[in-house]
Amino acid sequence: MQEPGTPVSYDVHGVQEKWLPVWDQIAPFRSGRADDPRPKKYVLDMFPYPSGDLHMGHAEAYALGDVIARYWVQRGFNVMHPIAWDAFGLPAENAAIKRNSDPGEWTYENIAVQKASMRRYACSFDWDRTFNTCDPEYYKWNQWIFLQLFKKGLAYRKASAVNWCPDCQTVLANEQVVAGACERCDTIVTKKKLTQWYFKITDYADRLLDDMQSLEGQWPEKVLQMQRNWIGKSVGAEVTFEIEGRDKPVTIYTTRPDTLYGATFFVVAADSELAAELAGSSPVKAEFSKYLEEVKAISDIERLSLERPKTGIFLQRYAINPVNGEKLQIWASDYVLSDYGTGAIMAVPAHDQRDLDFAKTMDLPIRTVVESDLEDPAVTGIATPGDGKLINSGSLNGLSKSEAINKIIAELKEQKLGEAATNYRLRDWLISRQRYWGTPIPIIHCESCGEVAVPEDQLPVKLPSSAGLDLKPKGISPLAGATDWVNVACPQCGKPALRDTDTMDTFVDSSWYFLRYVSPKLEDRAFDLEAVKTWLPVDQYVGGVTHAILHLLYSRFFTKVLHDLGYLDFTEPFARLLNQGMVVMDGSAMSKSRGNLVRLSDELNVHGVDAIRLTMVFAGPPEDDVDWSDVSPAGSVKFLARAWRLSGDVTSAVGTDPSTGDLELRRATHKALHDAGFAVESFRFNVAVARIMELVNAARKAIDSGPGSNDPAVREAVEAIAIMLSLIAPYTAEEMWERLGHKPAVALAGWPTVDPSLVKVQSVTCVVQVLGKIKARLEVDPEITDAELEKMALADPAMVEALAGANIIKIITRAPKLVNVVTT
RNA sequence: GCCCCGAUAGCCCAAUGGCAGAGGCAGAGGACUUAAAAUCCUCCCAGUGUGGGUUCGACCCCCACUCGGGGCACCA
Repeated sequence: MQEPGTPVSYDVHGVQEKWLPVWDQIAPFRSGRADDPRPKKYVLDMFPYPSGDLHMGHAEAYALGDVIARYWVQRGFNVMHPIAWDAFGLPAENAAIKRNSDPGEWTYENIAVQKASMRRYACSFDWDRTFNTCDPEYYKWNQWIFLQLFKKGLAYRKASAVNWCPDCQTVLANEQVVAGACERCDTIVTKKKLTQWYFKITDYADRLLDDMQSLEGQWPEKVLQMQRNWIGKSVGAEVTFEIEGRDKPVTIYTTRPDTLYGATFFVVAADSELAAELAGSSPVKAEFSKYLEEVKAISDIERLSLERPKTGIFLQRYAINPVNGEKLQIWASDYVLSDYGTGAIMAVPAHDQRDLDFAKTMDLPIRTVVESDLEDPAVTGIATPGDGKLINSGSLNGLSKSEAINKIIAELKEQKLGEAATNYRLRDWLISRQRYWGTPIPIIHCESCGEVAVPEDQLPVKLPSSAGLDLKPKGISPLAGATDWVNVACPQCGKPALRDTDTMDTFVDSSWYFLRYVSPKLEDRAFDLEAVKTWLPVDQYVGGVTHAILHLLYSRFFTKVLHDLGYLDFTEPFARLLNQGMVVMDGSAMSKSRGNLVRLSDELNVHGVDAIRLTMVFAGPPEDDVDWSDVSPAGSVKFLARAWRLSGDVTSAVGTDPSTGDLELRRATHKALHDAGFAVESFRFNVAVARIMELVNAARKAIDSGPGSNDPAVREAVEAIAIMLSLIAPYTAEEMWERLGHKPAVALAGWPTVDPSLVKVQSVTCVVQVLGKIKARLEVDPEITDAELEKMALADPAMVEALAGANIIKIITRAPKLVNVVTT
């Protein structure tokens, strides 16, 4: 039982119940009223996939995003901080198959659960701007964008060997294959020859690469690096080789045209058409077919193994080296990839390790054409890849690598035998999926007209009801079973035609959702052009590094395409990016199977929302992983209660002028406001928390053993604490604000103006050293000059003693912090 | 194999090239209490992964290495 008169203890759950309905009323984070005079800022969290309730990862990401959004609101900005749901995708479909129900049912249930959790988690989202990508009102615009790309020739269909997940029974983009396995289910990915839709992202490879310069310093270097890697630009030359007994020559790609004289054989990708053709008229045709079968049977996993010995087959055909007329054996091998460059290479074993391995295995000649200090590759088995003087290379002899490259390219060009060329690792984006729960591709296949775009006024092409459809994966889209839906009249000739039955990769949905927020309910356009001009590009994007390549690259691509189509006046969607780390447990990622799963709902029930948010923010730098076994949510509760108690101790009246208050505490308050603000702006949220903690300690001390609870400076300090805490612990902050005599919402109280004269340091401790060893400390004015300081230091008794009889060579003075005397 | 990031107290983490410690966790002691919890106060603990270098001065810059994490990888 509480004794009457004893202070009530801080009730973490009570404050949540108390303030939620009040905030619903005030809606402090509604953005974008036309008459809002505040400057604008767009703070964006990556939207969630509604796979269930929110988990610890969401809790971290949204806590960090919220600090940023709430900070800018306090700083007087009109912040748009929206949320929506990335609601198409396989988990819903798999759940529907299991439960024999509709994927939408499962999806919307989860969205409702997540939405309620976000509200309770006190995310400062603008709830007027939500949408779900699985709503026809949204995916209509996926289809519209698809059609714009189609018209521009940026969406096209081609047949090729694609990544196929036997478990998901659908194709995958290159980006969704991780180490030869399906990103989602870890099944080994196989190859399958299919006709599929692609977006021509390769047309934008150079711009995707070059425009990253403008993101330098604004995005994590790691992400930029990963994108550069993924695009994989390489500069070299294409060289044409005549083939004996073939009319047309063959072009190869090389980054080292300078080593052309070192080519001793020629290799074509085993699975290329060229290989089949060359083998077709050679005596080894049967042998080649057998080899090709073997190659196809090898999974990507095996291909990735570095130890695997080189294999191949001599096709009994010859290529002619254009620079010296040498006959080069043509081999077929799987170490040359059919879909990179031209699928054929000149092999220079002395200076390329892979070629050397092959030459050693097949006993082919090796000729050194670049001089080096290293031992002969033919002997050591180690290729010499570096720079050096060219030898055995005709007109190139004596030149350096770069000189030789320039010269040979010029010579080849003159003789129309080759030219400079660029290649990319990036492939076009395969967007077809053979599954139900996605955006239907708005194309009609007509026997006479071919691929016909669904007229824009007929959008959206709505998904047919899943009732009666077999959603089980079987390699063709479930939509093919919706007979009534599939059979339509051709929009061009009116003859019977068929709808495309594939759905789009869900990464299409997320490649432009940040544009939809500006006008989420707009019916006749994907986004309002004026509103886009107002809000975009996104000022601050927050999300996990897991999307460093896929989502961010695709979004950048879409932005550039929409820019080129005249809809956007910018070319990069996200001005600044913050990647938060993961929440792990005992050093490893949480998972049910590992038995180290921490449930967010449990943590919230025990410690309350504020303490969990604080724990996430305080754990360390945001980009580092949070190990839940290293942090102390209980400690966070203690701190919040400590801060809360301060609000009950303030005895001065609301509106008390702080200027007559205790100077020391006032300085601490203004320093904290200054430093915490700076820390937030530089994403050092953990440091910002530390500054708040310091001020809490200082206020406690002032009340207990300083000027006392009635000092105006105490009120000023505690109000500042409430406002700073409102970024991180909104319930506690609101409760403090009320106890201090204010009306809600503290979120809109505004960041107090920092008084520069209070932040200015009054005196500085100057360290006085001899040979780097501290001999004395001086309290000096921060404005002191070097000369004054030096004089003061040398006059100090300790220095006089230390320097007695010493030979002074030099005095280094860095006012106001240091004097260092160098002696012999 | 190539590229990127990191290493500071028992633990998580701070420190414009200038006194290694802001904050927290854990621990110890004390005050309050009949007692405990809660609260408040005080204290303990490293010389910055290793080896060099630059500098009057290095956690910070440079080189080499060790360990840990991540990305790319038969891309010619």
